[in-house]
Amino acid sequence: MTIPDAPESGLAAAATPTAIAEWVADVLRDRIVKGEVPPGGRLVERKISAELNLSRTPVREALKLLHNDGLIEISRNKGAVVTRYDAAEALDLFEVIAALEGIAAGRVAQSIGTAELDELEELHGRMMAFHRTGRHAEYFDANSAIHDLIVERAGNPVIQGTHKRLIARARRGRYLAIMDPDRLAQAVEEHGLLMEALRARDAAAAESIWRQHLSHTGESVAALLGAEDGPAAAQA
Amino acid sequence: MTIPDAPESGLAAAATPTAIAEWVADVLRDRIVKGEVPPGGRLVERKISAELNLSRTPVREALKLLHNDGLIEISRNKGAVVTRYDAAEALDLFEVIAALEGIAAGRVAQSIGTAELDELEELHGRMMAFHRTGRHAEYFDANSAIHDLIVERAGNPVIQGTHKRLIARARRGRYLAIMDPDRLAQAVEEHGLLMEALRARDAAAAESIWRQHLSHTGESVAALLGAEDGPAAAQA
DNA sequence: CCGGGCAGAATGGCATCCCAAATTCAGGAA
DNA sequence: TTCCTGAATTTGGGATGCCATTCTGCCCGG
Repeated sequence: MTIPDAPESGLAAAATPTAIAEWVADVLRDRIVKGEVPPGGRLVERKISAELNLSRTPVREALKLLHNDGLIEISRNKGAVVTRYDAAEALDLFEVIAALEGIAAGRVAQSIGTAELDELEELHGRMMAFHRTGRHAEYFDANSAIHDLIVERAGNPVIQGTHKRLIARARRGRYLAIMDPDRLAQAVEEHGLLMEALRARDAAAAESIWRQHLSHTGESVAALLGAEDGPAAAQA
Repeated sequence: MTIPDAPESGLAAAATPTAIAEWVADVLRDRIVKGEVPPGGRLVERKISAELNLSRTPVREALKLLHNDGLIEISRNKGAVVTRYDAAEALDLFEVIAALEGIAAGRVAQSIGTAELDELEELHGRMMAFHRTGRHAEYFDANSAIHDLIVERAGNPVIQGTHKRLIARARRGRYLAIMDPDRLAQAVEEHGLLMEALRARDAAAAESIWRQHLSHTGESVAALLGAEDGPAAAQA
């Protein structure tokens, strides 16, 4: 099963106070996002601590972290259970994410300087290049980087924190986000529109465009989830 | 110092798995909100567990809860420290809260039935009555109830959960929310406008009105915080 | 009088043990 | 065969002890 890396290896252990718990949370989160632990699957404290050679304490803490990310439910005597992720959930999540990123885009348009705009232009250009050459993985990374940068540059820590939490949940559907060409083209166009709004410092337009962009993404993800949730809900 | 009520008293102890930790969190949250523990004040695990006659485990858990509510920062060897709450923080918080409640209001307007509308009308009427008779405490409660009901009725658990978390932080300034008469009148008017939009099932209007309403509230709170943050930051 | 360093205290993180509740499963009665 | 019962197992919550780190304050040298 190959544990990614021991928590004490390297020297990152002392970085944060609860570095170990966070490392455990990362490991488990990864398994959940990648579907190694399916929805409904159980995460038992004692099993995990044995596997990772740790005591239950940090594992327990990690499970709490995942719980408040909304990834698991913790029930007594049953272990933590991975929550479902279906079309309705995706729509609910992206409705909020759309609002958050929309605000962020508006704020960025309002206060952006030439340096920040250049940074975004550069990132946008790179993304477009990846798009044209069909490098989907790189396209996707650049895309995510743009979204994250906008949220960061909005300068509202509350938005950033909330966004991070929700994205962690929403990313669960990402591995199946092989969007259809139509949606991809639409997304690219929407990114272009945002850049225009940013260049024009048009906050209202930026907010509106970006919020719609995220709404569309949500609908797209929901459609994919709905499609494969319908026939077969259970899996190995 | 009078501990509100022992966690094992009554029988609510077995309600939730982590009932004790949540009770501890409530106690501490209350102290923070009421300012008994000022920003920068320290919350030491061992002190609290001694005071509450508990072991450190649930106290520790409670502190994590407060941490992800954004009320405290936890640092090694220094205890948990109450985070600051100033005008900028309030504006950041209410920017997001405004967006969330705005969406919620829009969704409610979209899908509201006569029964739900009646419930809101009744609550609104009661709030107006309290307003006219100058019963500020009851007015405030009814007001909060309306806000919560709208968020709940929007039917999006993500909105509800996110809102709850942020409100916990925003409420820190509430004890000083003795708003000036002008703002009060404006707030009342905005509530009236929302009811109109709901009656008309006008989602766009409801969203816009409610988002602005919350923005104004945020600005009002920020003004109060800014005013008293200036001269004297420290207190007993 | 002031600054550096050392010893003790303070403090959160981790490990470990015990407990209560719930789940599970075997065995027996109908 | 089916269903009920009860005992063993499973599992998370709580208590306690130890450890590493850091903070505090005192003492000594300059």
